[in-house]
Amino acid sequence: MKYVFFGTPEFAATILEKLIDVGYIPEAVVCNPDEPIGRKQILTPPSAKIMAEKFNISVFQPLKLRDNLEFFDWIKKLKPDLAIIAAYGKIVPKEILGIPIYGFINVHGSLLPAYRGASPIQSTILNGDEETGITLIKLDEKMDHGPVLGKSEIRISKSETYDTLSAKLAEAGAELLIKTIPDYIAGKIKLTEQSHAEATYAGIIKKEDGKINWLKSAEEIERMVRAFYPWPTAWTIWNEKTLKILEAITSSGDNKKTGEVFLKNSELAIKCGVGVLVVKKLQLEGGKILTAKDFLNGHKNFVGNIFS
RNA sequence: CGCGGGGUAGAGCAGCCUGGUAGCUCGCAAGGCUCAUAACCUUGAGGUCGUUGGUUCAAAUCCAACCCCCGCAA
Repeated sequence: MKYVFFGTPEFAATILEKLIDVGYIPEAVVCNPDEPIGRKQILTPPSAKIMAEKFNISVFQPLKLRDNLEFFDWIKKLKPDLAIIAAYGKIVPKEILGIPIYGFINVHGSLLPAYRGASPIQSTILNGDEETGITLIKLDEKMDHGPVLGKSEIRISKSETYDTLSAKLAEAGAELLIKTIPDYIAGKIKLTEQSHAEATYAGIIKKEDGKINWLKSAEEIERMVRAFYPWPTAWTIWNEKTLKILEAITSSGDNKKTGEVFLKNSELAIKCGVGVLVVKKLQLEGGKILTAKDFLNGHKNFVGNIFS
């Protein structure tokens, strides 16, 4: 079976690696172009490209797919039987969707039709769900809308961050693909239409989404901390500097003002709209990641501050 | 040349502007208190102040270059 793999970040790279491991070697990998990363603006290849090159698989990095004749001709000439797409980062135009005989199989990080869109993993943590999963769908022209080939469920632990959940979902996605592809090709899989009326959407995450509103409950804020780790992180402003909260737990309420910083059993605590957030790790703009204890050693005036 | 913060005892920070051989909190060690303690009290060990050079009678502090860490932006 001849297939092409579409995917860009770590999530895609993990799936790609697993597929290769069991002998599903793609004809080519298509991912987003290299991007300038970090302070030095060094042009850095995406994870999927690095993985592909490790196995000497050719890589294509088109700037766009729509109206890209060169790319269109290339894939048409290649005549793949199938395409697998995971966190690619671009919409695949209708003309291209029809090229592989078996279409495009998309690995999506939620139990569709919940959380269609760009941030299913963050959204499920934010909402405090106890369970999420992977859904394989056959791509159609609408976003995350196609019929379902299979699902795999995963429990969300209380300390799950975007990072850890993303890794688990990638693993689960790869396993599900490996199990499903042969049956699908053999025509043994019945495609199931999604119940579109129940669809929910998760938009792209912006830096600003991580800004903490201290009127919210400690539970909500604690979920933000996990959902937005490591980016954009849950953050607030202190002394005109960004203060990232990287790890925290919730605690019961105290008779304090909303947003007030205090010591609870000598731990760094912040009163929220409802309940208390006990901060474990944080990072001030320009500084390193510190434990709450270290941070307090050097910032005595932090206790007593009131966040808005 | 994208913008900015920082490198001072094991850790986190102050001191730098207005030069005169370093201080705070924690940790560590010893002793004490206590039925006991991660609590409290006392004492102590531990620092070429990122590197190199310059100015000066004198540099953590002023000047120059370089190295390293970090935030933003992408």
